Amino acid sequence: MARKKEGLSERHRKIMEYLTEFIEEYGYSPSIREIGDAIDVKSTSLVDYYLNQLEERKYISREGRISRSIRVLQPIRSATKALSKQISDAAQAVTTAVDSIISIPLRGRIVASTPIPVPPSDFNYFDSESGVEIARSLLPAREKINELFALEVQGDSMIDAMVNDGDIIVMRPAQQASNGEMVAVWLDDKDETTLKYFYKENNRIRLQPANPTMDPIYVENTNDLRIMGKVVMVIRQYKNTVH
Amino acid sequence: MARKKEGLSERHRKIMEYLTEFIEEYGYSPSIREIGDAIDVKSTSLVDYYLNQLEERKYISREGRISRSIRVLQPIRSATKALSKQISDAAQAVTTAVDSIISIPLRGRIVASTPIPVPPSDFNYFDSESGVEIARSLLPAREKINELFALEVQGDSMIDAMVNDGDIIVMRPAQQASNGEMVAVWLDDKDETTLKYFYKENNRIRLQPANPTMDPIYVENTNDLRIMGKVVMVIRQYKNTVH
DNA sequence: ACTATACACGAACAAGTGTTCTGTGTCAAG
DNA sequence: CTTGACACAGAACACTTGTTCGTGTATAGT
Repeated sequence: MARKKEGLSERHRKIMEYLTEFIEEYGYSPSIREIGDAIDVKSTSLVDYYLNQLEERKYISREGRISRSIRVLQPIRSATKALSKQISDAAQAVTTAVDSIISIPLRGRIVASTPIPVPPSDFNYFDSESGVEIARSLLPAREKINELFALEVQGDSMIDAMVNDGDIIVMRPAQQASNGEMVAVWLDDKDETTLKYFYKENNRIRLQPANPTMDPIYVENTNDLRIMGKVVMVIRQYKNTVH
Repeated sequence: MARKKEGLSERHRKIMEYLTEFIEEYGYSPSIREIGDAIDVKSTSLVDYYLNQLEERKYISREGRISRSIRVLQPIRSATKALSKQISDAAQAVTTAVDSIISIPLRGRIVASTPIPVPPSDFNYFDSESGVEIARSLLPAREKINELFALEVQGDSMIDAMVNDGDIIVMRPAQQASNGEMVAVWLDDKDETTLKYFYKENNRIRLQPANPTMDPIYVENTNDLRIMGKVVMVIRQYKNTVH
């Protein structure tokens, strides 16, 4: 039947979606390798291949040899996405009149003895809880702000992470981490949540406390550990200054 | 042309203009060299120099090491150009932003071994340094925001206050404190700055570390201790989230 | 006169990034 | 079965782009 012409494949669609979201969020387009990562394609050449097709079909345009020069010409509409996007847009518009401030939903408390209430990957949870307002300039500029959520720390069990009772931690959901990142992990054998710096070593994982005077934990079996998210920020407020 | 302070120079203005026009036109931001050509600057380093100034003053934001990642935050109004839409947008942004977000000047670093650079009560020190932007909703409602200043913690010497290297602490100058407040004090006999909870007891002052596992310090003679300010907030950022 | 600071150039460097080439496997048409 | 279009990986390459460093100049303040 030799058709290929008309329909965009799933890949094409995912690229377009990623493109629009990325540009919306950061104001500039992703690199080829970033696109590859996002749509799970290993080689830059293949991304280029798809990009050329999209360009040929006038979905995007790009400038030869210029970095991050992709423009979206025809916004693609996946019915579901469009809706959720509008909702989150609206939410964002309401809570943050300006782009310079964002409101991060406060999802609950984080306690050592129970798993943290990670939002379902279906985010868009936007709702009744209170939010923590943070200037965007305080966050890494690339941060995907609509994934972020905040938790209030309960109890003193995380002092080895330099985190105190009442502190607020801002995190981003994640299942994996890179070396050196501060993550919230659930340890199966200890039955607890903890905050540690993450380091993958040869056949084990080292969890290093932020407090330099304390010793690391080693986890030999990857299955004994579940990464719940990466810590983006910690905020401690001293309210009592009003007297 | 010897000028430095607040006002943007002609160069700054030209850069902002070029930036907004370019982005408007192409949908992505120009490279440093392109900016240099446009404003007649021969060296990339000088463009970088101006760009850093603009970033510090929150006119733009950009991503380290990422090509063409400049975003315009505050549209500049060149009397001639001013696009009417941008004006009203900007006007609105300014008015709403101004009271929901405040910029706290970053005065320097706080090190255990030296007194903190408390601003002279002559506040009007106003900037040239960079600021830490914080949503007003995170501060106690009665806080006198124009007295606040921020310091970046240097070194691990304050881990007993649950404060780490690189943390940012927001404080308000003060010479006295009430019980239970977190203060920055200079200890004459030890020759160091430290952060502790303040408690006045019968004939002495108890300085209690935030870390509940550590022991307090007692100061018998009030003159051996100088309160530099009250801690309002501590912020810890984890930058390394490069996905 | 001396110093500190802001402004400026240019070159070298390193990282980011797009392009190209070679090779592999799949699948449907001939 | 063979062929050829297609989807894909990987690596090498080359160009683009941001960063850093050494140097120089002018001006203001001491």
